[in-house]
Amino acid sequence: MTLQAIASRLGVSVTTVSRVLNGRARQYRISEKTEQAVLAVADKHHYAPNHLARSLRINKTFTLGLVIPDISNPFFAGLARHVEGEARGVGYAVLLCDSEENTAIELESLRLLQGRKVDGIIICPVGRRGEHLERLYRQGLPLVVVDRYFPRRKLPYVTSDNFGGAFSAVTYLIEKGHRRIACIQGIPDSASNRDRVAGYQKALDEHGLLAESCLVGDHFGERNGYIQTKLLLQRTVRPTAVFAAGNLITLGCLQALAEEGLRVPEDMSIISFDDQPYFAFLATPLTSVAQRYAAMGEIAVQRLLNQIDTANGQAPEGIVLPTEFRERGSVKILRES
Amino acid sequence: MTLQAIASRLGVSVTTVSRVLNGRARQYRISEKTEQAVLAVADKHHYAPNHLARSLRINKTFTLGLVIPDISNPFFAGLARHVEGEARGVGYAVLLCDSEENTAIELESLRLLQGRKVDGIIICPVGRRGEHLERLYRQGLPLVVVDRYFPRRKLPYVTSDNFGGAFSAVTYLIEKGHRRIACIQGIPDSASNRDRVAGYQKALDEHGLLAESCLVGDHFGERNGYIQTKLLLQRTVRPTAVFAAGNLITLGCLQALAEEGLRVPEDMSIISFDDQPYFAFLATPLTSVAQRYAAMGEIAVQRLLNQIDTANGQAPEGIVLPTEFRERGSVKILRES
DNA sequence: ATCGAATGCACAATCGTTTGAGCATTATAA
DNA sequence: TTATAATGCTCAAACGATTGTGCATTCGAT
Repeated sequence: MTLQAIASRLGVSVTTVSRVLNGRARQYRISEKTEQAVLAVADKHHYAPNHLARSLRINKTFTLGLVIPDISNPFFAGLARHVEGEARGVGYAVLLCDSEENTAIELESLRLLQGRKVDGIIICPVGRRGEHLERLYRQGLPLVVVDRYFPRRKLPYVTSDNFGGAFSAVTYLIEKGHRRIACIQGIPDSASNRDRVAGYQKALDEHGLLAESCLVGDHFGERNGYIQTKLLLQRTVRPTAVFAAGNLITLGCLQALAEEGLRVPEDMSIISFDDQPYFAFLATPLTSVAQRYAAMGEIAVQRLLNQIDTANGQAPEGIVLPTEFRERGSVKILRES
Repeated sequence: MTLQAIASRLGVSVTTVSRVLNGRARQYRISEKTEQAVLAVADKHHYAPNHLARSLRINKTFTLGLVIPDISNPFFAGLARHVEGEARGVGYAVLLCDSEENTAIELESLRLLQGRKVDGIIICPVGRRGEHLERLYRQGLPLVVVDRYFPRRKLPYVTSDNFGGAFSAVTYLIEKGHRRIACIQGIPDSASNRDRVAGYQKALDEHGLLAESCLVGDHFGERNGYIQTKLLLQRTVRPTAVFAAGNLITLGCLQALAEEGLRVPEDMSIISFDDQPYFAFLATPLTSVAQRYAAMGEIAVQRLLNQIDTANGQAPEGIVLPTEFRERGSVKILRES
């Protein structure tokens, strides 16, 4: 069912039908009678406008692109949920791209989204270089970077207080008497990871423990957590605590500990950056640093829509959301300070 | 950058440019010289075809719709990941819609996807009635139903062996000596839930325990698991085991048990339908019925592409994937049989 | 020299909308 | 009666691609 079809069925012009269906009948002086006739035929045949044609003509697709590194990571899934929900609420659809933590796929995805003329893109980028994103942004493509940002790039972003969250977590460990605290990091090239690591190091430094720093790992996946924990356990001097920079790292770490027959927190303390609902029900309820998923997703969409609606008027500032420290039972108290 | 722009820069026609860029230069006898010139200009200016215009013309969008009830449920997130990956591999993009387990939103999403002229839809439907889906399918819209299907509808689907998985799980409980086995179900209207419940009842029946049947709950969310467990615990005669019909139900159940100070499996045994990576690391590693995410997603996409490419030639059969019983430690042995 | 084929490209319609401008016809005012 | 205004619509271009058909020109063969 097209405008054409309705028009010829009624003996009126396509223009008239279009105007009626866009609610501009009054404005263009279409008679009440014609209007009703059009509406009747339209919903009798369940007319639905061809969005492609419409988008082509008005140069707007009401579609957003969402590029994330791994939708099966609960963090990104949670984010995606709120992004989609918020977008749908204001009449936008979401094209989902999973970059698999792979720069090439990310680039490919961005091209795909551009080709499909999305009105804007929300992206959790992979890689150290935000050059391509800044170029897109400068070219006028509305863009919001989420979670992982680029400090030196002029790009709007929204992220958690990674530094602060990590800092308070590690400070907590130190206050509980831990000295040898390992950090299993995620992707070194990502800002969120760098900030978490910086928070870790700052906390150590403030207590004169920087020499004890033990930074390992290179990925946010479960596998990295597993391998690095295994390696840590082989050291002659084992750490007494692990600060895991992401929820999947934590999971892999737990797996390795379980395999080695070690208990949390008796044999090893853990704090996880990024909380998950199930953390409270693990063998040992995990102490963690929680992020604000909902706020993150909603703010990202809002900022994107702002750019879309106001033709890029605002400065590309960053927004940093507070984290919440959730004390549970995965940290052994060596010595109360 | 449009075909027009390239064409006028070179003084050739749009047709010629189009043909060159589609690799049909030879076929339409474009000279080597012209071809090279076009290619040079095109990639100097990073020409990317306007997908909207192209889709409108060729009546194909290379885009799939994916409708799921809750992307933050790890089951659906896992599914989404494989669907997206498989789709991307063959040049398709994915429009994501989260129906929030809400029929109205599902309908709205389907309309949105149709309006955007997706080439096909993969959907985990909500609701008891698949009428609207069958109508779409009959109208020629390529469609694959995943996880939740409609027994009487002529619709292609792919799902897990919900009955078999549930049956073996509950049989296992019975063999371990349990008699009062509660089942916290998900959405009663969904086929996957019905089959799980049927498997539960069949297992009870085979051991003459149908009278002991205790079926509660009405949603796949965490909240339902929590509430129903709380209610179960208030009964004068408590069940000794719970069969939870989904991973979030299990989570809510654990939360309630923890709050009541009950331990798994000493005070209550649990088996979860749908396994999650973290299940192995819970306070008590959870015995569960695992589903094949990857296979499910990939098969769904393959079947959809088949429909798209072969103009709906095949019968709308269902595919049922086997489940895997993972015995861990959440079932107390009351009496070995 | 002439005919047929091969070569190299352009025309114009089409997909389904939106939209500024314009054109009859009728009603109102002077 | 005549100019003016209001009413109710239509025309046609445009968005950016794809595609069947057609039209010169050149080439080779006879």
